[in-house]
Amino acid sequence: MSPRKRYWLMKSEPTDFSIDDLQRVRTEPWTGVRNYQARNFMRQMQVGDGVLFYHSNTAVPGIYGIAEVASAPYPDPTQFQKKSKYYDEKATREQPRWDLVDVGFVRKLDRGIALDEIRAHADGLGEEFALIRKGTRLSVLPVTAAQWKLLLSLE
DNA sequence: GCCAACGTTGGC
DNA sequence: GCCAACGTTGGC
Repeated sequence: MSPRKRYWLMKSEPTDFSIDDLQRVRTEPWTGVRNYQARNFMRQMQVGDGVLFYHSNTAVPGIYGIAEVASAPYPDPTQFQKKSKYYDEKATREQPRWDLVDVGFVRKLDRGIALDEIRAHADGLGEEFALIRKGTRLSVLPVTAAQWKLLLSLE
């Protein structure tokens, strides 16, 4: 028995990996998260959870696609790879530090939902929504069912 | 355990 | 490219 579907938002710099890249490869291991809070959220993920695909560090930051969690959490292989920029010398196979999930493509949004528009709905989303909370830079964050619905209604 | 220095994120 | 905000590291 699995708990009900949950929702998340995951950020990526489109120059690094965009929703178009995900559409091309269909599924992608979400490597490189090196923030404990973000990691802990990924550890809670279940296959089938909904994911809002967010482009950060770009001309118009915002949500550009829908994805889904496509695997259970497992250790991020890049933490063991000496040549990877994500290599972590303190991680061992016996005691990995960083976990990830595979993310699967669902669809691109007809129209991106810009951060500005998201901010304009702060009242409905709630003060605690990490995406628009001042000073929060989490790259993986939870989204409630109500927030998911509201955000996608802006499409 | 404190905190300064440093690195990173991400909007602008 | 700038820089504010935050997290991490490491000396003490």
